[in-house]
Amino acid sequence: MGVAVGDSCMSNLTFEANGITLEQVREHVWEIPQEGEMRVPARVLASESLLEEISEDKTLEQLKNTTHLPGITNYAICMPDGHQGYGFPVGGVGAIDAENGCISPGAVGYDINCGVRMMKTNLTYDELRGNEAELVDSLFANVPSGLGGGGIVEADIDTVDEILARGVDWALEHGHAVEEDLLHCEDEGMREEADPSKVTQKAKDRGKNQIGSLGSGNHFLEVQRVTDVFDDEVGEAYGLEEDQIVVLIHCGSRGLGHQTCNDYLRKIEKQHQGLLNQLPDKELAAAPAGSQLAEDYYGAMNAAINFAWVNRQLIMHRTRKVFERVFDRSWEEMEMHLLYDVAHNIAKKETHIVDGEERDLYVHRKGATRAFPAGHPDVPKAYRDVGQPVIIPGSMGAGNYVLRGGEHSMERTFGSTAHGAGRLMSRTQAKNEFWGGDVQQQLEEQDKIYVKAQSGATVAEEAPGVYKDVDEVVSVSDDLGIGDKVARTFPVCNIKG
DNA sequence: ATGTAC
Repeated sequence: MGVAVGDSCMSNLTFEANGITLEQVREHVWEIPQEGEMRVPARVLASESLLEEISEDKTLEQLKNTTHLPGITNYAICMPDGHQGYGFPVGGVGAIDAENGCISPGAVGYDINCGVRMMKTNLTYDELRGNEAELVDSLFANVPSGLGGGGIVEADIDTVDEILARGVDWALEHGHAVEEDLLHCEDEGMREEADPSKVTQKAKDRGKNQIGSLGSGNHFLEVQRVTDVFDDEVGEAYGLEEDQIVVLIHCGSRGLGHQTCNDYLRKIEKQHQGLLNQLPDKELAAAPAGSQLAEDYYGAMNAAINFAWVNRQLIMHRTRKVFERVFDRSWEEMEMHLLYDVAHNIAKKETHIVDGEERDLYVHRKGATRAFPAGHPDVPKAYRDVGQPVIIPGSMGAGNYVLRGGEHSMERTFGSTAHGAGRLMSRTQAKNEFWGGDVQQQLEEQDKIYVKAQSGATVAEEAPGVYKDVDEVVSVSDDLGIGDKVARTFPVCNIKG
C-alpha cells in the first residue's frame, strides 16, 4: 500500500510504495527519478487514488525495469489505467530509438493490435427499447466468440497470407467492407511494413479459422447509447449526439498474434542473450534495432496488426447484417458508419521531436492508445481539424468514452493516452468475488444492460467491480491535455466469450 | 490475451 507524504507545497509531495519513491512533478504527474541502471526516469500519470491502485501489484517495478531498455527516450510512461503485464505494464508507453535502441515484444503485448472500433447508427435508444433481447440473441448467434476456432471466414494459408499483407483492403475486395471503412481506420487498415513470410506456419494455422471472431477474456461487442456529449464542436465532427445508438467492438489478433509474440520472444531470448543479461527482467527480451530479428519481428507484428484489423472489420460488417434483420432496414439507411478504429497494443516507427530534434522511434504502446492532436498529418482527413478519435472502453456496467487527441499529447506522451479502465484484480480473484449469473441478472434488472456470454466465468472475470473507475482515468487524460473528453456512452447489449 | 501450461 502506497503512502503519500509531504507538506502542503505540491512540489514536495512524494509517494512511496514497495520501496519505490515517486515525486510529484505537477498534478497527475509522478516521477521515479533516474538512478542506478535506469537510463531515463519513469513517469506515472495518475490521480493519487489511481496511483494507490497502480502500486498494489508489480506495475511500478515493471515500469522502472523498462527504463533499462537501450534507446528508451525521455521517460517510460504509465497511464492512469496501468496494471501489471508480461514484463512491461499494461498501460505502458515506451518510445525507443529505432536506430540505436531496440524493439521488445513484451512491450507490445501478446495480443498484437488488440483494439477497439466504434460504429455509429442513426437509431435512438427509444427506437431500440424492447428489442434488446432479440438483438443480443441475434448478435450472439451471428458473431463467433469464445476460445478456440470458428470465425466468419475460414481461410487457407494463401488467404491468410493475403490478409496479413493487405489488411482491410482484402476485406474490401471480398465484400466485407466498403471504401469508407478504410478511411476511418488507423493507417487505413493496412500496415505496409507487414511481412507475412515472417509469421510462422504455426501462427497462421492458429489464425486461419479465427478470422472474424471475438475471442474471450475482456473482448466483447457492445451496443451502447450516447449519454453525454461534452464537446459540441468535436461531437458534431465525429457525428455523435445524445441518445444515439453506437456499437463498440473490442478484440485482437486471436491465436495468430499470441503465437507471433511467443515465437519472437523465444527467438530473441536465444539470439540476443547479451542484451537480455543487461535487463532486470527476462520478460523484457528485446532485439537490438537494425538486427535481423528486430526487422523480422517488426514485419511479423505488422502482419498480425493487419490480421486484427480484418478481424474487427468482419465483425463490424456482420453486425450491420444483424441490425438489418432485427430492424428490417438496410444498414445504409441506419447510417452504420465506422467512427474510428484504434489499436491498443502496438509498436510503430514514428517520428517525434525530442529536445528540438527529429527522431525515429519505435513507440511501444501496450494498453495505450495513439492520441494524435488536431493538425497531425496521420489523423484522417475527416478528423484532421479536431484531432484523432480515441475510444476508451470502461467495464460492461460503467460505460465508455470517446476522446480526441489532446494538444499536449505529442510533447507529454509521444502522442498517447490511456486505453480503458484497467483491471483492479486478477481473473482468479474476480471469480472468487463474483458469480457470473448474479452479475448478469443485476445488470439487466438494475441497469437494463443485456449481457450474453459463452461462459459464466467470463462474466465474473469481467464484472464491473473488477475494474478501476473509468471516469477517473479519463479525467486524468483530459486534465493533462493528452486526450480530451468528447462523449460518454452506456451499455445496452453486450456479447462476449 | 491464449488450443486458459512447458
